[in-house]
Amino acid sequence: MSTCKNHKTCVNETLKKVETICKQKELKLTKLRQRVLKLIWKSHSYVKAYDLLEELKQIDPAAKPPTIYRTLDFLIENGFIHKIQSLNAYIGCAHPNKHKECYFLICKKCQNIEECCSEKIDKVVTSTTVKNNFKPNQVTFEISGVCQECIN
Amino acid sequence: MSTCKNHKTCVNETLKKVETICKQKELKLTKLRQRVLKLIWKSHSYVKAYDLLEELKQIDPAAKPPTIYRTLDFLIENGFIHKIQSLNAYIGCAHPNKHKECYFLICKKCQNIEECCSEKIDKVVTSTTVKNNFKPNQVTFEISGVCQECIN
DNA sequence: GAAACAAATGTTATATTATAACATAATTTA
DNA sequence: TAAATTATGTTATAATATAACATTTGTTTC
Repeated sequence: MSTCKNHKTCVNETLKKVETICKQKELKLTKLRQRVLKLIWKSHSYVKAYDLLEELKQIDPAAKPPTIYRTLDFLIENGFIHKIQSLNAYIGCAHPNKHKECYFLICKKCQNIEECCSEKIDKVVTSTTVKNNFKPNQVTFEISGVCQECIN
Repeated sequence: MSTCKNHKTCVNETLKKVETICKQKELKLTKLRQRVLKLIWKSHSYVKAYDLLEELKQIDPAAKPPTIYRTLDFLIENGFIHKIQSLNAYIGCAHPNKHKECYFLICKKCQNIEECCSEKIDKVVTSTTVKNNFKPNQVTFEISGVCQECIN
């Protein structure tokens, strides 16, 4: 299930946002990076790196694993996509502007992933890390199960 | 850094607990499974599957990847160990009795992992899944960073 | 106890995910 | 323009994990 009304618009808006951010931060959104980002945004569900590679090969037959992984690295580092650790998969970031702790609701049936942010989670992370004197750097928070639409 | 005072005692107690649970639940804690569990408990930091395999080979030279992965599956399914998704690694469960949502504080410097449980996290998970009409099945919550001891 | 079945382990092969290392091209900076 | 940096190309291989089928061990039933 897509979580948007018009996916074309949805993708375009996201790509524009990313472009803007790249200009602001002087990041190079090269042709390759744009292509890969578009491929990732094809759906609201996740993509596997090698599936992405196959798709990229349609446009760029010389593409090889490092092509994909390097591009994924760039996109992750700059908050344009996320890696879903429990699936070894990648997904576009729903709000590439404001970045806080996010978590993911992963439906095992329809493969859709809902990216959520909540202050509560921020607070839990903060309070537990403070309590443990722990300096957090990266938070992985993934809940897999069955979504509303697939529940019956 | 170990999180116990006397690691030998710590391991033995854990293994006893696991034994007890297996008896209660009529699970077969075979020689192989015991061995692997012991190897995992060698330290409070995490182990990689293939490192574990190498160690197991010292005792059981015929061991092969499926040997390890099947045993890991058994141990995970029954809550005796956890998989750390963001590291593709495995770690003994600190409290193989009571099972709620846990999270992990992973120190990138000393490799130690602190397993924590908190009602707050339970509540956050519950409230967000309820809000989203999502039926959760498995929660991955991992915070990587720098621990108290390594902070300076 | 033997036959039938189930569970665990053994074994071979291979799939999947990811990176190292070095070469070349494109872009930026001095 | 030369030098340096960044991005991409390319080859090879490392690291992680599973499928599929054979054998052994344990359990249940007769």
